[in-house]
Amino acid sequence: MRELDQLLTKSAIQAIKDCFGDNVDPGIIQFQQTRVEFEGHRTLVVFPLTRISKLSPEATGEKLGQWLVQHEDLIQSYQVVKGFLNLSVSADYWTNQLLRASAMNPYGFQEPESKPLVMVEYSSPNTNKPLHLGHLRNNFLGFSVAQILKAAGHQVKKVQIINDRGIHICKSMVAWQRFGENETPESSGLKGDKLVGKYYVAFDRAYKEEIQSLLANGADEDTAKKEAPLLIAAQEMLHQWEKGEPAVVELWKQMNGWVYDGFDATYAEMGVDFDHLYYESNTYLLGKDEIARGLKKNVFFQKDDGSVWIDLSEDGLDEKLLLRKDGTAVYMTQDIGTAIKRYEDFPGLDRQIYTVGNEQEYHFKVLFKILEKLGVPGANRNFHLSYGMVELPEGKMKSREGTVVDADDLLKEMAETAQQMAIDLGKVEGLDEEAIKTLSKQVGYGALKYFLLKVSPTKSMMFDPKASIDFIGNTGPFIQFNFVRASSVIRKCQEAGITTDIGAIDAEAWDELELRLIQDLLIWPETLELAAEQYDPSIIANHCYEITKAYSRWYQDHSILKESNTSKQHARISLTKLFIHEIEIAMKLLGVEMPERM
RNA sequence: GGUUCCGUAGCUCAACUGGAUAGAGCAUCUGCCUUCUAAGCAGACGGUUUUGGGUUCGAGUCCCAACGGAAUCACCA
Repeated sequence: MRELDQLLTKSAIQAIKDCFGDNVDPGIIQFQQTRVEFEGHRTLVVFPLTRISKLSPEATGEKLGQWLVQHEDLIQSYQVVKGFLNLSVSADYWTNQLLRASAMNPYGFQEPESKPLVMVEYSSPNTNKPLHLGHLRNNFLGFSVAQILKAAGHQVKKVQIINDRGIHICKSMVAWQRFGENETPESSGLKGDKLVGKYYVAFDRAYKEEIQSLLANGADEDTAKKEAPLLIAAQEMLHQWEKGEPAVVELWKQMNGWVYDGFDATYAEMGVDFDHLYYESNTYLLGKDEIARGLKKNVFFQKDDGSVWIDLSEDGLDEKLLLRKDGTAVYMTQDIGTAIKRYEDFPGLDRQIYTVGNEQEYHFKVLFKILEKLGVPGANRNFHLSYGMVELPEGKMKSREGTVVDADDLLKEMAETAQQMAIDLGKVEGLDEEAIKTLSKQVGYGALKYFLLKVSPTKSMMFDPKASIDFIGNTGPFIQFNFVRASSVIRKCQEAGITTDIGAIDAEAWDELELRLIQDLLIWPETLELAAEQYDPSIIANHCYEITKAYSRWYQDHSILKESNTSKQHARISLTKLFIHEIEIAMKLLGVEMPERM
């Protein structure tokens, strides 16, 4: 489509020169898709040209239209509506483009690894509790963006940093020691992450009881919170861990091991994976050297008490602490160290994309600014893939109030709903149990992924657990259904001995609706490019819905098997095949699989 | 209070980055299965794009102000 617009722009410039005698800047030529209610395919916006033509918009369009039809073979006819010149492009052109697109596999993808290496970080969970709905949005987003960047020609590394150390995991450890009675995933039948999460909750409950009794004994709230024996025990455990106390490290390894088994199972269900893992226990000491170096270069400064800071007030940000007065690291210190380490780990790394909630926008602004000031090349290309919170009708998810939507539970529920629906609709006849399970997951998970990815990442979104996710309308299953239906037609053609390898198409065979549909399909390469540039899977989701809706409408009254005119039949087969191909590769970028039947 | 993001149909979201009469889905009504899969299609209903100014041929989109919501402004991670 861009190619077409470039051709048309060239012609338009020539037309303006011939008609009005002026050379114009290509920037003023503006093409867009003609709205469906009007005749034509591409529309030239003529308002900006009236200054040159010194005519009314209508007269300007009229003149240019005449010139273009006369001099440009591509253009068959034109219509002027107000300040818009609608051009009808020849069916030959669309036919050729369709054939060209069909010959590419996958259509619209750039040469693999033709663009620089980028790193996409996502998930990055704490190891003290199971994954929840927020993680689902995070993982699907990050994974999808990684896929999109790959398709756009980038070399991509998918990573996560596992927050495996700190007071939070120590809380679970303390509680397990106190109340666990050596319970294991095996003995309890609980998934490892669920088991550890259970003790995190147990800690919190016991901790609160301790506070209550301290308060009852006359302590004030602050001291009660700080001096509850359980909290002291957890802090002590963290110290011992940092000293490398073998028993503590052993317990820590064991409990984290359980959590990893649990996470791995969830990731496998979600269909996401990673190329490389970072552990906070390995990276939390990083960054101090960088602080020292920055101090020498006067990027940072030291206060009288010995703490190290950076002053970003000139950049519209505040002063930010980088090293405590006792010389220990803060979160930012680690992140600086880890970011720099990654450039070392992956030579040629062009940029890092961090999939992290929008509550950390300020943090990443500061981080990128610091990296820039430290002289890290390309630091300003790094990107915080910031996404909005998933909100429940009653507000935010709060673990204390038990409103957290568990990832495993939701996935399971989606598959079950999909299965029930398939049974109700009579779609499972002749399928064995294994096939029903596969189908239910494809459809149920597809619905969930599409639901979470179709809204722009930056927006916070609403999720109502009671009103379950739809399977009809603008949904993943709607798209899957049309894929399946179209695939089935092609299969039946083959069974009937109708050739589905279309080498040539008669341009006369198309009707206007079909030329529209071809156009919609041909925007794909630019859609993909845009999604990659903006790190935004929702652009792809919306495209999938648009073409599917258009195809579904067309499908309704354009039969293929019963079409007696062979050139029409061939044309429709080629159109259907491109649709199938495009929808499959596009949805795959969202992590959504296509079922064989449904 | 400062900064950032957001406010579009009863609900959930779009709008090709300034273009034509602001579009979909859900919900509510009406039609369409003897016809390649009805998880579908066609139609109806639903809007002063929070409000008020401004910029221009043209504003949901850009600027200013107000109102409302969210995040952040930690020697937490």
